[in-house]
Amino acid sequence: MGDCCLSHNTVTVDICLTSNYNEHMETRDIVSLISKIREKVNRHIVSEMAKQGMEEIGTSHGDILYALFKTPRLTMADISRRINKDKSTVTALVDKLVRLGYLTKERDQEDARVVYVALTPKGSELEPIFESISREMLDRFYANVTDEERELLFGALTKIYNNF
Amino acid sequence: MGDCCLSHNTVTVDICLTSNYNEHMETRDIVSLISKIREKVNRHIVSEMAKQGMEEIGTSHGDILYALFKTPRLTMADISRRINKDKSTVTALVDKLVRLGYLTKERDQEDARVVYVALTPKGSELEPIFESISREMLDRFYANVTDEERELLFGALTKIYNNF
DNA sequence: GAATAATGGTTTGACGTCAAACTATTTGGC
DNA sequence: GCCAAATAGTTTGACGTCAAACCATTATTC
Repeated sequence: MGDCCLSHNTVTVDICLTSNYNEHMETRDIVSLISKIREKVNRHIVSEMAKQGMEEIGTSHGDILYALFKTPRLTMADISRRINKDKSTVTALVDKLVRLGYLTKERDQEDARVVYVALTPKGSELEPIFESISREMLDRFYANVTDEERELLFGALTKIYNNF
Repeated sequence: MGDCCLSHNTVTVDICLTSNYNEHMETRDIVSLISKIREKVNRHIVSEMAKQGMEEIGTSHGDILYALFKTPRLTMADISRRINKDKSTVTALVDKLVRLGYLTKERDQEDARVVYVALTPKGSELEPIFESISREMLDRFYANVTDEERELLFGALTKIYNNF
């Protein structure tokens, strides 16, 4: 009783549709835990980015920049696939990064439909900052988590991911 | 190489700031796995709700209804706390549910600042539907996951949650 | 080779979300 | 008792997000 979502191994199974339910500061079920961890991680990253001077961008912009650190020229569709966001969303996100001077857009010469996105020098300068933020975040994330736990976590989460 | 975020136990630590990075259909790190699971679960729930006639509402509305199934009268601030959303967000969400006929709002007589939210009969009718959707979702979620994994998952995720 | 389909991006409209400013009540200190 | 601080909700403005409609260009098909 008082649980969110699932009373393990008991008769009663409480209802919790979505992933954000919170009962007196306890986090009783995995679904909502997942949701809340994601939220905390995102907030943490945004605040770290703001500290480093990236006040105006959010995690999705970060995903795009990160993708371009790894692959310096991507089409809009590429980005959409990589960051798991609708193409119209990507249009908005990339346009903002262009406006801020981090990216450039350029139409392909062979196929006039496709647009290539690339980093500007100002955009490239962000890479080390991203790296340090990422490292700090991962250190914090995995603090107190043993390698065994990490492996099991990854395995179990992969299973769950594939259940949907 | 080609990893997102973390190459376990190796020298290179790839960068992945946010939680939605996707590399050729693989899900290589826990942070992005978490984010994607959350997304899939949410989509699944919304689509199940739509199937059951709840076309117009999303998971956050579901959280509010769920909270009211458990506690039939809540203030706006209660709801905000329970579903982890800003109070202004709650105003919008509750107003929509009122507009759809699922909830009522009523000012407290003793303290004219507070507003009580409660289910209408039409709202109460949703409870069994929610219960079945929730059960189905949890069955799917935990399919192939052993009790041990579940426990370890919960423990590890709790640790991670508390790291932020 | 012209009509049709497919593809890549953008636009538009709706919505959830937050933060900040605001309103209206209550509570506390003096 | 009155003024200041606290509290409960709402409003407003900005933004990320998606889906659907749309526009351009390239591929197909006959």
